[in-house]
Formats: sequence, structure tokens, C-alpha cells
Amino acid sequence: MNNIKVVIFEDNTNLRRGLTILINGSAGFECTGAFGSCDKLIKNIADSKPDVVLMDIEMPGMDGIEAVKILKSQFPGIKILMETIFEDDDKVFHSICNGAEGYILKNTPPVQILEAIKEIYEGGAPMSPSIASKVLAMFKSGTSLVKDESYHLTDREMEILKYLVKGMSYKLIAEKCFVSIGTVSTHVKNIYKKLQVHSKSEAVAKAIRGKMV
Amino acid sequence: MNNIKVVIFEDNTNLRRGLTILINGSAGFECTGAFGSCDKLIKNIADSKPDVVLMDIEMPGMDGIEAVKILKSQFPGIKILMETIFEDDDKVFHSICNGAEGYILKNTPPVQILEAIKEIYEGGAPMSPSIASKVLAMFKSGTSLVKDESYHLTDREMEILKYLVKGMSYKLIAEKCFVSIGTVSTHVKNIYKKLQVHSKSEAVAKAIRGKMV
DNA sequence: ATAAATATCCCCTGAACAGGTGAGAAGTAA
DNA sequence: TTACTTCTCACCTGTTCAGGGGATATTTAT
Repeated sequence: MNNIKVVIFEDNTNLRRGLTILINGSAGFECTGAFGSCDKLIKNIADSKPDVVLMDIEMPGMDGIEAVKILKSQFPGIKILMETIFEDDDKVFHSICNGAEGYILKNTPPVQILEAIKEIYEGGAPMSPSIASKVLAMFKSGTSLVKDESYHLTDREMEILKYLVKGMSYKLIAEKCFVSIGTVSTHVKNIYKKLQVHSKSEAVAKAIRGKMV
Repeated sequence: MNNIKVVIFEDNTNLRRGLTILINGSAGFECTGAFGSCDKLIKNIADSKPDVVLMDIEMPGMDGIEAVKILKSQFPGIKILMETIFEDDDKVFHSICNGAEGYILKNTPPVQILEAIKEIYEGGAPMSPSIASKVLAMFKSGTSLVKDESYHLTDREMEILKYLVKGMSYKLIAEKCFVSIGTVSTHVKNIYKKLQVHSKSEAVAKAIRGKMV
């Protein structure tokens, strides 16, 4: 009765059908939706009320990464299992940033896909070892995460914030940006207001800690 | 012929024997050593020349974490698979810091242990999903790693550096430390020299990036 | 088309800072 | 004892910054 409700986003029709059959044919699982694109993402999710979303990382139109972001902001409780191909470190990285919980390779055997769905449903983070290895590598190298459009800085402000973090003076920044020192000053003031800080050091600390740079 | 050579460190005798039998009884695997403690760690490893070490995270005497550190510094090529119990986030964390590649729970079924050994041997990072979940959580929260006693700052300098990172002015720091502004100024100058920077922002950035604070 | 957001520039003022020198007191190590 | 480190303080100089005005042009959204 308490089936795990799964929704699939996968542009490959055969694969999508196969997964649907796999899930519906397995005790404890139920596929409440299967879509070839993220066109009506919100509506589809609202209608199918999944516990777990199985998301292809690469899709025409809106890709899986963008979809994760939207999904997580609208339905934070839904767990997301990404399907990736081996080579795309970068996509895995961005998926993590956006909050997906699990990562499995596309060639994972069916029985393990079901296991992964179950595990993610129970709060785990199933990962193919090769992907886990990359995550660990990123972890150890101290790569940053979670940039969340943070504080609505404009492009120019972000640019200047980056220079501030580098320790550059207004003067140097002005030269780099081809604007006057006064303009830099104005931008910095606005940055302070948005970040709610009152000095360069605080801004720098907040920027780095908040993974904005 | 090209068996994966595994060495076991596990204080529970029954478990150790069980694992030995499991590994020796499986095609492609070979247990070249099984020890109840890390007493003669280096010698044991040198003698048994493993590809993969299966390490209990909790052991009498030197624990698994310390062992990982030593092992990785002496034999960087050897892959280490840690066995953990669910509750010890902190130990997992430190194992990662020290460079272990894989993390599995103690109650993992035998066949999956073998899979994990194979995966780690091939460069993956097998993890129980519940552990992966914690690693991701740490990852996302931006928990830091690898602090390297950095730059030989004195205690007082570190203290002041921390206040700088908080965005405090010399004046405030002076009050907090019960010294004069002049003294703060001197310390800051010394900090700059040691960090090789020329402004608060740079010092703050370096401190945070270098995980000193 | 009207409003809002963005980017640019200028003025001003007092405070804070960078960088330098010199120097005394206390503790530790050779 | 001598040398070294650490912590402390003061003085000086020119530069940079924070925060407050006000202003104009362009782009974007409604």
C-alpha cells in the first residue's frame, strides 16, 4: 500500500518505457508519471506527487540540472536521483549544488536502480562508486558549492566583489573595470547594503563563506 | 593470476576470520594478511603488499583513522576501504581527511563487500548510501578540510586574525583583547608579513581559503 | 509608456588603515 | 648568559575607505 511513488524524466523513449515497466513491475514501487522532457515540470510533479524523481541529467530543452534547481525550490521534500553518464564531472557537480541526492550511472543494472530508489527514499545518497570518488576528490580539493544567486548582486557587483576578495583597492578595481573610483565606491556601497555588511573584510568573508566566489 | 590482494585490520576475531575466508574463497581475491590490531602496521603492510586494505574504523590501540593517515603517507598507492558503524559521522569525516577512499557499513552483505573491494581497486569510492548522504551534507555545508598548521602564526596573531575575519576594526579588537590599538596594529602587520598579504581583505580571504579559521 | 533596476559619475567628511621605525618586558632555548 | 620569540606600546605619514548626499543615461519589466 505504501508504495514509493516514482516519476521519471528521461528523453529516451525506450529507456523511459523500460524504467516505467521496471518500477511498476516491482513490489513496493509505483511509477506515477514518466515524461520525455521538463516542459511542464511543475504541473507534472504537482499532479503525480512523487516521493522520488528519477532524472536524466541530459535532456533537450530544460536539462536535468535546471530541473533539479526548480524542483528543489518548489518541492524540497522530493528526493532526486540523477542518471549520469560517466564523463560529466561538471554536471554531477552542479547537480550536487542544486541539491540532488543520488547519482547513478546510466548503465546501472535494473535491480540496483530499484535499490537506489529505495535507499534515497530512506534518506541515503546512493552513488556509483566512480561518482562518489569524484565527489570525494572535489570535497578534498575544497571546491565550493551552493551558490544560490545569492543576495541578488548584479553582474557588475559580482565582478567587483570578486576583485574585493582578491584584495584589490578601489583604485585598482576602477582601472580593471574602466570606470572611475567613484563608481567603484558606489557599487561597493550597494554590495554592502545587499550583503548587509559594513567593511571590505566582512564582505570578503561573507562572499567566500557563502560560496559566492 | 592477477588477484586483488587484500589485507584486513579488524579486532573482532570472528569477523576477521569470516572476512578472510570470504576473500580467499572468492575468485579474483586473495587475502594476504589479517590482523587484529595496527601494532606492526608498517611491517605488516610491507610484508603483505596489499592492493586494498579493509580497515575497521574502531580498534583498540591505534584506531583506523590514525592508521589511514600513516598508511597513506607511507603507501599512497594502497586503497583503503573503511568499515564503519552508522553513528560515527565524525570518524567518517576524519577518515576522508586522511584519505580513505571507501566507506561501508559493518552490516554490509558479503557479496557487496567484495563488490566494494573490486570497485575501490578500480578507482571508485564505494560508499553506503547513508554515509554518502553524510558526506554530501558535509560537502554542502562547506565543512572545511586540510588545515596545515598554516604560516606559523602565534596564538595572539591567530586570535586577532579571527577577529579580522569577523570584520572587526582595530579599535574593537583592541577592546576585545585588552591591548592598545597600536598593539593590534603591530600584530596585524606581523600577520600580513607571515601571510604575505597587504590588506585586511587579502588576509581574510587567505585565512578562510586556507581553512585557518 | 511608465516605473524599476542598473550602471555610471561627482562631491564631501571623518575615520580607519598600511607600513615604517623604535623599544621595553617577559619567557624560552641554547 | 646570550639569543630568540612573543607581546606590548608609541609615533609618524600618506592612502584608503565608509557612508552620506545628488545626478544622469540605459535597459528591462509591466
